[in-house]
Amino acid sequence: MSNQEIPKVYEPKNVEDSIYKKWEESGFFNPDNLPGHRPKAFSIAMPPPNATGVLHIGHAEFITIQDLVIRYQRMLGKKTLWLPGTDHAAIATQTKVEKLIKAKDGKSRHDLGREEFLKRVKTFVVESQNTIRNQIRKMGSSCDWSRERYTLDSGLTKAVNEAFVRMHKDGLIYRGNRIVNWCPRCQSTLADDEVEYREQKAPFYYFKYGPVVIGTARPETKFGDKVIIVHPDDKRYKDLVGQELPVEWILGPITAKVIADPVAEMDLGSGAMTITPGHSFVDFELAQKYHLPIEKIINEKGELTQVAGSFAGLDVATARHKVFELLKSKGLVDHVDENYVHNLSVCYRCDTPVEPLVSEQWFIAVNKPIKKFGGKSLKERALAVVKDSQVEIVPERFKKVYYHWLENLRDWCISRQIWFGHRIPVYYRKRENPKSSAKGGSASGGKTQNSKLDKSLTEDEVYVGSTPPAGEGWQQDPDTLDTWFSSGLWTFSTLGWPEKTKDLKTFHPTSLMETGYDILFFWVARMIIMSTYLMDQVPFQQVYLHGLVRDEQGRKMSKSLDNIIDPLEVIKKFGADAVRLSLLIGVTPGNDLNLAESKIAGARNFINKLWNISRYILMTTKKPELIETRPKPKTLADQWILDELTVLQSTVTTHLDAYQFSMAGEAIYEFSWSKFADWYLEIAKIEGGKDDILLYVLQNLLKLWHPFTPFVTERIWAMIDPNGKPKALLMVESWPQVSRQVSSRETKVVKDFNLVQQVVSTIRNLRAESNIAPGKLLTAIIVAGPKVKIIKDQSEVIKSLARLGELEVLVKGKKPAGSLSALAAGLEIYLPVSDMIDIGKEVSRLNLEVKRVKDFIIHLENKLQNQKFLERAPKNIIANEQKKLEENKENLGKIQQQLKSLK
RNA sequence: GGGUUUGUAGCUCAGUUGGUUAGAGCGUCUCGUUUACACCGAGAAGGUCAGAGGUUCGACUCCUCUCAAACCCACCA
Repeated sequence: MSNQEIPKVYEPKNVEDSIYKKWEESGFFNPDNLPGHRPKAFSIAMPPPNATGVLHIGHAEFITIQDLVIRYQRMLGKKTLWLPGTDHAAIATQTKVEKLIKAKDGKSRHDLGREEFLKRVKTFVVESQNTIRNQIRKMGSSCDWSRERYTLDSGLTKAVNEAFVRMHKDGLIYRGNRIVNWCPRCQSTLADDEVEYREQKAPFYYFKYGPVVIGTARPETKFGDKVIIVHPDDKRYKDLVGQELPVEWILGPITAKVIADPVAEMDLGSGAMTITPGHSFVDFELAQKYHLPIEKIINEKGELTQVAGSFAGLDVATARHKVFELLKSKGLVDHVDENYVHNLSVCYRCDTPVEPLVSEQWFIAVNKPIKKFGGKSLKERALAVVKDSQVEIVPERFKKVYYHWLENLRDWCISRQIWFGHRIPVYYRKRENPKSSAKGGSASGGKTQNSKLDKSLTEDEVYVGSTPPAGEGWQQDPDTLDTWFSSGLWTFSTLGWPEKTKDLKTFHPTSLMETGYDILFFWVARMIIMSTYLMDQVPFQQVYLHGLVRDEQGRKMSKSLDNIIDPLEVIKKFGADAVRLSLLIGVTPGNDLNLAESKIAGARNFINKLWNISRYILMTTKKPELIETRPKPKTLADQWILDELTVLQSTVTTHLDAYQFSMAGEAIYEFSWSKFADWYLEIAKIEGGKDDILLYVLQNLLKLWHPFTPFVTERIWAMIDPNGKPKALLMVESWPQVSRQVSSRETKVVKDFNLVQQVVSTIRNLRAESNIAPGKLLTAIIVAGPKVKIIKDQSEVIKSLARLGELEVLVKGKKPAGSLSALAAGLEIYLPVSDMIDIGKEVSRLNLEVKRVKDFIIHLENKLQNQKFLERAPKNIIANEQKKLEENKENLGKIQQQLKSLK
């Protein structure tokens, strides 16, 4: 390989696409094609990005981490599968397409009709999937495209239907009237995560309600309040508990029952409260506990119902005012707090205030005892698998968050009144002959028979099944499923479930789930629920949660702040490897990462450094060939670099196994730049004849770097002559194995070499401090005591690196007059340059040194005079401190001598 | 209201079972002989590890409290 063929600067954009093509064409992304015998499998299901458009830097983050892990495991010899895909993201996508159509044609989805609308959505999704695939490739992802899935493809739809039918049959999915988040504008239920909170100030009203005063921000819901709750320990109301009291209320006199329950806080307001079971989650549960009637005061359109008497038909805001006025005229207003601040829940799509209301929807029963779980519920099972570490969570602190969320989980509402998504596999028809139907279908209890969901459907007959039932007149439920229902199946539906496939057997449970902590509940927890029930397996053995990518100042990236880092743009500018590296170094699990372009530029600089290290080696070695066995070292530097490499391999492997990517990366970075490039390469120029070691170290470095920066390492690898072996991709090379522990001989080598480094650095420092021209060759005298042999052996290296013309190494010192002096690891170093010395400056420099050493000696002496320290500290610590003390005392003496010789 | 996290050099962050004279990258300053690399090299400056107590022979590391910042959950009683 000649000089001309290797450019001085690595240009990622010229080579990345073609390297990716090579990888893809090799077929090695697919575990079935991997070379060698691979008994162990390792799999990751890629969190499917929403098929709504482009990927952001957060996606780049997870792609980088997952690809790193997959490449590492592949090199370790595992059968590795990283399965990519996209999510249909029901509500998010539907909203986006609705907006697009509105902007383009001015039409609503109802103008287009269900069929035409879904056609438009499909077109949009196909387009954005292509964009996403391209972006994932640009990052260098070694995922198996042949197994790519989409949450709405036919296979997954089959899985979704199967899951629904099975859970329904087992009584875990039911249709019922329960309280849900309802968006009156979208006309749909909303998942908890689709509800956002906005702080707002609103009047808070206090009303006289019989003997108590109650507070509310929502007078318009109070028509149905017929129960007073007080705390059981509240002495004020002790006598009232259990009584039925006459109360004058909005529409006239009513009777209110008094119940004691600890939910009522004595200190809050009057300590008594009334409840509105139809429009509050908490009240709904209380009503269930005490079997209280649940009245619907507000309907799906956000208007008051017949229950409100003359107020019926009014919208919420108007009614609030009118109810207040009425109560005021009745003299029932106690007072109004105008400065009440609370969080209003609004729809994340349209900002409309969300109305909690009771509606007939499909639910998953999370609290129902399940036979095969020994009477445990879905929720309890999901808690248990984390508690007994069948699923490990990294970092561990998120376990607590997970427990807390699950413990408070309510039945999961899975039906949505939108068009885009998996249609609920339930069919209804009016019963013609009551006696002859119902076979074949699994009618689901009394409640379903009384549905009021859609008046146009007469649901005497209900059929639940993956395919439409035979016969005339069946109509499918118009609703679709919550998008998390299908994503909950992701780890196994993508592997072919419900079929019993080979992939399922090989790759499930998956090895690792790597995702952001922000979707721990919505996704991770739901996958665990679904998998433990349907598969009788955990979905994954480990969960690694990464943080959010923020801007340099820790702010979220957003259009309005104009601080968005677009992955494609920075890849174009700095290369994919640099982007990857900047997303890995200095990042710890579960913590947010502040990213600035300067950090990516820094990573780019390193990659160029690695390129040039390789360039130099490939240019200067006679035959840049593959060196597979550890070459024999000839000099101290050779021993040192090989030993350091051994240490590095073991360190990196340990860190990667513990998911400490940053520490692993930093270790290789430090080795590459500060050891290999800064010292060994320079020494190789002096000593010469090191082709085999240079190549050997380089090749191992490329392997260690490959999971981090796959493109540049693969590129360099391609320039190495395979030495008779068939040309292989670095991607499937085996990971450098550490076969043995680092020996004490190796430790000694490292120490000796460090001594040489210190001598060189000290001389360089003396030169710089005294402004001695770098080109000027100096003479140096080193008083080395017992180290005289090492220094003598290394004198050529020292002379060259420290720019010395002559070097005299002595056992015992003569102190030449008029010389610069310093200590390096206890060795005395003298530069006789009397003509250039500024004596005053030297004296003050050495005086500073004396003070520093003296202070340290005092510190050590105090420590060693402390009886308790001597009694209780471990022996090796004490010995170490003692040694330090001796060394420093010795050094002090030497510096004082040097000072004396100056004067 | 409940909970979690963070607070270490000008900036962004490492520091995994308590024992270093506390580290890196970027930035800053000084100087560039040596053709792998100026996306570079050599050298330097810069920190009472938020604050106060406590445990310990010993605390950046463990405990308590205070202050500051971020986030999550609950909350329209």
